[in-house]
Amino acid sequence: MRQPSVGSRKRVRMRDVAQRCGVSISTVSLVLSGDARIPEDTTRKVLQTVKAMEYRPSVIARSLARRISRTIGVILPEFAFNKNQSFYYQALKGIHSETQPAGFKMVVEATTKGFIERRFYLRLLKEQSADAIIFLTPSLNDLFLSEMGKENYPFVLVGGTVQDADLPSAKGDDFAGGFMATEHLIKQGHRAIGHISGFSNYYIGADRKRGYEEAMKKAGLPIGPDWIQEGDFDVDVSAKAAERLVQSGVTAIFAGSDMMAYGALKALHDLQKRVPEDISLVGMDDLEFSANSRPALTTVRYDIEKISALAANFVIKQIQSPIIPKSLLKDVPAPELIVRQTTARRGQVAT
Amino acid sequence: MRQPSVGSRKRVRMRDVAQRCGVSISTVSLVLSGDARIPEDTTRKVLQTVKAMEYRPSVIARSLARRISRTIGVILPEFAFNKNQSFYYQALKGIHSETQPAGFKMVVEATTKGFIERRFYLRLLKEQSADAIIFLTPSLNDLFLSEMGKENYPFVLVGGTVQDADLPSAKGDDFAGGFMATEHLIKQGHRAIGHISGFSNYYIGADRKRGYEEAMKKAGLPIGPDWIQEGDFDVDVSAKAAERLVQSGVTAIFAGSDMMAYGALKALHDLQKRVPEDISLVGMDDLEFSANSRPALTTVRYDIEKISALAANFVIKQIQSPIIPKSLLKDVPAPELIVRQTTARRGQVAT
DNA sequence: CTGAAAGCGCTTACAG
DNA sequence: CTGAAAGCGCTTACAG
Repeated sequence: MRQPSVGSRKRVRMRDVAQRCGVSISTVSLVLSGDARIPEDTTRKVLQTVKAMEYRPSVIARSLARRISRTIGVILPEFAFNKNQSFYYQALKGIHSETQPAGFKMVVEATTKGFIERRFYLRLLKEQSADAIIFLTPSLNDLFLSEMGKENYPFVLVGGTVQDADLPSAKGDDFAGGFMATEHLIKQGHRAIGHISGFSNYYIGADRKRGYEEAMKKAGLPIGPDWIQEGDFDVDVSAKAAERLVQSGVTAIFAGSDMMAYGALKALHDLQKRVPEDISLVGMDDLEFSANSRPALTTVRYDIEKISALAANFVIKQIQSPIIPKSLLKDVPAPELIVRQTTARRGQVAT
Repeated sequence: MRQPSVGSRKRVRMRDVAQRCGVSISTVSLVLSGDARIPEDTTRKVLQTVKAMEYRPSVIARSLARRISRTIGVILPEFAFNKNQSFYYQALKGIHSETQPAGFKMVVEATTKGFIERRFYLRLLKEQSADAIIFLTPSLNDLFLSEMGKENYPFVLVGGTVQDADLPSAKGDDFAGGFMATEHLIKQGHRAIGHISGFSNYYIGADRKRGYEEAMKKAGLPIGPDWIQEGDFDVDVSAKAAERLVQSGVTAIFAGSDMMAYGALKALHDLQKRVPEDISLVGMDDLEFSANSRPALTTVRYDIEKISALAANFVIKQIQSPIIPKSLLKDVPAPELIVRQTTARRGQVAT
């Protein structure tokens, strides 16, 4: 008999426990999947042996036979490891809160140029290493995603969608959020309000900006030529954007994300502008840190964590039954204004 | 012939392309794994058919046959989704930067009580859904990890290790870092220096504290009875800790992590203490945000991203050849003091 | 209630 | 250079 060398792994297989138990391999399999047909004493006997032999079923073999991997693929946009880190980590947290209890593994990938062109996201599905895919904040240009609508794989978009495509998507109301944030500033008496915008080819960037524009329009306020500055969801780019906004004479700024607001805060500080005394600032997302920074950031809560959890839940249900209605995705938290320390009535605070 | 219903998935198998090509399935398999024995024209023909039929090999079937899954499991400590988020996201970034190019999937799990007791981390390995495991910042009490030393699975600990066990582990020099941070404060003329400590059952918490104590001792400085306060790696807990430190008359604080330093910054601000004029503060980790916050945080760079990447690289090599020397893990970045805006010479700045 | 057998879709010696 | 065959470790109708 071959002795396994010290420390080498010899795998106990289902066949081994069947033999030891004196039952067939099918019986063991049925017991393990909790089939009601097997009487209790057989069940107990098998279970005992499983324990005694420390048998671990191979999920790989099971996946092959069952044709499911019990894994969910999460695709981050390519900048997710560099920009808006908290936002995406929060999203992972939300997804994990659903996948873990449901017994799904979560594999996380980030898009890269090659990744997209070569349809790597699709490979996860087609090569069967994932049962479903969650696509975080796709770009409006990610037209290839429309293909997904035709293939009937379980998938969902989070925090965005693709132009002219009716794909399952869980997202907050960015337009309303942007509107709310701007309106708050207007109510505080500000008239010259600037905006630091995120990528306009991302729903989250474009619609928050639309919200800003609409609020200004509704209040009969003109938007100065330099009042909208690209922030690229980036702290440093946003800092520069804020500098330009200050030069253009704005008294308040709506940054399209908390991260960009942090950038503005930094620039404002370095320019010796006091917040909110000299300039009011509101962000959007309500990242965890925004309540803890000083001054604490006035912002609009987006709750990417809950939204992501919702999406994960949807996709898990979809795996179990393919005809889950998209309406499940409608139950998304509404944006909510959180007033903290970076906004004040215009001119109310002494200079 | 059965027509697939609209939108249903009919899988193209290797057998199908073999048939279409008029070769055997083994030939296709060999071509796909780049075997040199197959002549070029056969190779070309097969590859063309693969493309034409949009054949996608099943990674599941391949995993079963090859007995590897090309997946790496990443285990986060249970609080990782709530505390020190940037730290762990940074770690994921580092790991992903190695796994993605090497063609490994990254599955991320978080420990929970049940997870540990039921050896879920081991299941990833034993059930073959992961080829290796990366354990992020284990607790010194995670004694079960010592078992891992006996089983010869590829694995590595990051940012910590287990008591009395010689396990492969990649970590920065926390002791030196804590020492450095404290020494910097001492050189600035501070004598009453407090410490906000992380969990003492985590290497990162315990050793940074030791570094602080040693620096004080070396300088002949006594440590007041209330000068060490638990911060639990938590922003709010650290804020309270900072309050107590202020009461105890300290003029400088070394926080055992940037996150805890942010908590202190918040409390100091709310107590109307100016940083660094009234109190100097240094953190440790150098999270991305620390350069961008205002005042920008003086800290010690730990570079969890690079350390994690190193660990991932180690484990990937280990999968390929089991006898990779642990010494590879020694090439870890040394801690580095980054002086920014939260520290100043004691009494130098006017009150 | 339980077993024998086919099948999931690959890989890999082994012949030839 | 290439094919037939066994094997990876399960699941699941189908008989009995």
